[in-house]
Amino acid sequence: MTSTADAPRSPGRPRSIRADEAIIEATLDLLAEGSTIEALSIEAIATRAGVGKATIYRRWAGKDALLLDALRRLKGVMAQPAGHSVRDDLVLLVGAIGKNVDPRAAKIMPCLAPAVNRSADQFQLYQNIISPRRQLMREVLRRGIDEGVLRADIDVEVTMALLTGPMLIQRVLQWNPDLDEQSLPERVVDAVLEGIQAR
Amino acid sequence: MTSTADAPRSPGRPRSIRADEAIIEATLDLLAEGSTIEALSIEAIATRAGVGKATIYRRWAGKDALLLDALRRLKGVMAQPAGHSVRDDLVLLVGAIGKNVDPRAAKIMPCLAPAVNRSADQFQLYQNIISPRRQLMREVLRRGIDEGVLRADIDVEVTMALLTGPMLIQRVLQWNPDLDEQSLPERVVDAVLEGIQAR
DNA sequence: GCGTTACGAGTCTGACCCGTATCGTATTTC
DNA sequence: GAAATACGATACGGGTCAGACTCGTAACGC
Repeated sequence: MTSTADAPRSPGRPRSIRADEAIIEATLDLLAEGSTIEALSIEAIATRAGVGKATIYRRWAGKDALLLDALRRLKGVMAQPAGHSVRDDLVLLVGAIGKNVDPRAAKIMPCLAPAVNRSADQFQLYQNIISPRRQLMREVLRRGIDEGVLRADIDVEVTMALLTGPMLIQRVLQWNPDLDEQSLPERVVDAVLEGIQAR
Repeated sequence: MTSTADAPRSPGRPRSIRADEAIIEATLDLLAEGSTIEALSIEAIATRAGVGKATIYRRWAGKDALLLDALRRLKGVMAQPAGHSVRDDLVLLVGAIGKNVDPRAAKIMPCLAPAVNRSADQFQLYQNIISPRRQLMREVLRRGIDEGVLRADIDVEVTMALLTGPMLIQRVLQWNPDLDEQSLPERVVDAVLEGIQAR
């Protein structure tokens, strides 16, 4: 994206902020409507945004750069654990997985799975989005250990995968159609807490 | 795919089996090399297979039909749990998730994530592949309950998601680069068995 | 008002692809 | 050997798209 901050000098007409927004919005809309990443064309975006193709090329080098910016815009706010009960905080965090303020996110997320393995940029973007959320969960788990609610010998990283995995495969991959997504966060957290072994 | 069995009548030259194989192989190769499903073109497949386009169109109605057949060919054999220890069987099954006899499968799997949410056919194909594997795990869990190794009040479906999810997000989405994939099956199974709660 | 830059809209060239058709040739049955 | 069907190769019309370009117009600083 072009720099916006350090440009006190502007001899001619400034770039339209509305065009910026319209282009990004059009991109996300088209993706959410079912277009695949690579079926997405600059021409379609321009038409949808009510913008000339040149206006897009003036701002981004190509489709990849535009997509990177558009997806960055999508990530939204993170859930904030209350900090009272470890169990409740975990339920909150697990429930927030794959959920987003922007409803388009749910449709777009699965499209990223192939991109993540193909482009280092996309992989980095993906990690940038999820790693602070992982950190949040990590802190809750550490707090649980400190408070003595969780065992001290657990592997925190594996536990995060344990909590995150079921939710993610259900939301993104529709892994098991018979599984009720609504109550899943609670049930996952409780199962992980208690274990399934007889004792 | 055209029928091959009930064709005792064949007035002319029979279809080449080598062409069949070459086309399927070329399709899987191209996918494994990083082509996305929709970037895949019949022309590219034909060239790669050393085959005329007409030869492909003579066998399949279009790209979708060909892909369906190609992916069917990919799924490979299921792991067979030994039936001695519930824990060991679970480790085996969890370790088999996303692992395939065909090394190309690992590269191709992530490409299916978007397709699953877009086409009912692809979703069905995907479910057809994984639901027998889910069944296998379900049986091991039920056996564990019967044998008294596992608690009787666990939710079997949630437990399957618990075991499968971490492995799947790691193998398919590279969820956490710091997580060691090699030892993950064991660690996931043990964590799920024991739970993380202090007691 | 003048130079500068952005704007939406459109054009143009060169790719690439689909799906069909047509080559000359090869392989089968009768 | 004749009819039938397959083969690889290639050509075709029709389509989409990338990017660079051109319009006439609009918004800014001086």
